[in-house]
Amino acid sequence: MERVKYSYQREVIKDYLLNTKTHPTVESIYENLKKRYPELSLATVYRNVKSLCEEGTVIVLKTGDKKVHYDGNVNYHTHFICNKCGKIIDLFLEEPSLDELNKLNLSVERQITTYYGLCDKCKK
Amino acid sequence: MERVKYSYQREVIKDYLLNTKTHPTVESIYENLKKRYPELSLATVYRNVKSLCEEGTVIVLKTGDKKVHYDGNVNYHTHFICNKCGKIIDLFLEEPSLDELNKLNLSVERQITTYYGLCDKCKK
DNA sequence: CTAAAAATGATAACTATTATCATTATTATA
DNA sequence: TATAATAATGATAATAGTTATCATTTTTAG
Repeated sequence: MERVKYSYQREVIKDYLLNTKTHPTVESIYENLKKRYPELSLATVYRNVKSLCEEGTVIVLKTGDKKVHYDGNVNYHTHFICNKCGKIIDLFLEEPSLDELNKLNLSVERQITTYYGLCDKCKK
Repeated sequence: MERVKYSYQREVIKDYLLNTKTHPTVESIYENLKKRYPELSLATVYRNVKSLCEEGTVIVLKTGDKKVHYDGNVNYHTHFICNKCGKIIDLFLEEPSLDELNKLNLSVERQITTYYGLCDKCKK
């Protein structure tokens, strides 16, 4: 038990996430893939994005809206999120200064940086 | 219409958020304040944390768990979130390097930086 | 080929949040 | 100060995103 078995659905979902530059939600992954694979279940998408996250294949993006977005690009980069329309824009600048962002016609109101990992106690 | 009226409840909620160093959720705000103000409604907490965010008095933190956390400290700082226990730790280092974080006994697995603001189109 | 175990699809259950609405509190002004 | 307009509240129903359940199917080790 506990070992991972191959699943065609997981491969399709992984492939979709790794080859899109939008930052899809579970729903949009489901809607898109359902066209090609009508037998796909929403629960399967939920299950697999979760396991893809855990294995580090994709990244979770919690944005302004209530839906969780996924990013198949795990190379370090930052995001700009529009507070009004919710659009997510990849930023590949090493250290995007507010000046640089404004040159891209993005007016930044706030920056949020969070580090994830294991705390003192949980490391033991 | 459209103008903001004083509300005792909003003041209490604001006061609570500005004077706690934990990063409370709506539920924990509600549970705590209900001890002192039993007539407080959960809906009122939801309504007011939302308006406090919009006016820039508090900050939203979307963490690993599904509950949204709020931070009454709007001075720029970053957070460390434990992937295992979910603990949120304030980081006040100007530019916390991985080395510095490790010295705090926090092993960082990932950094997520997001900029919020208005995009090109929505600025118009 | 077979048996054990993991994954799926369908859908019920759960949980966080938002909407609704009658009532109460605030505030401008008569 | 009294009154009228309207914003905020409390209670709770409704909604939406996600997770759990379970019978069935698929994968894989032997």
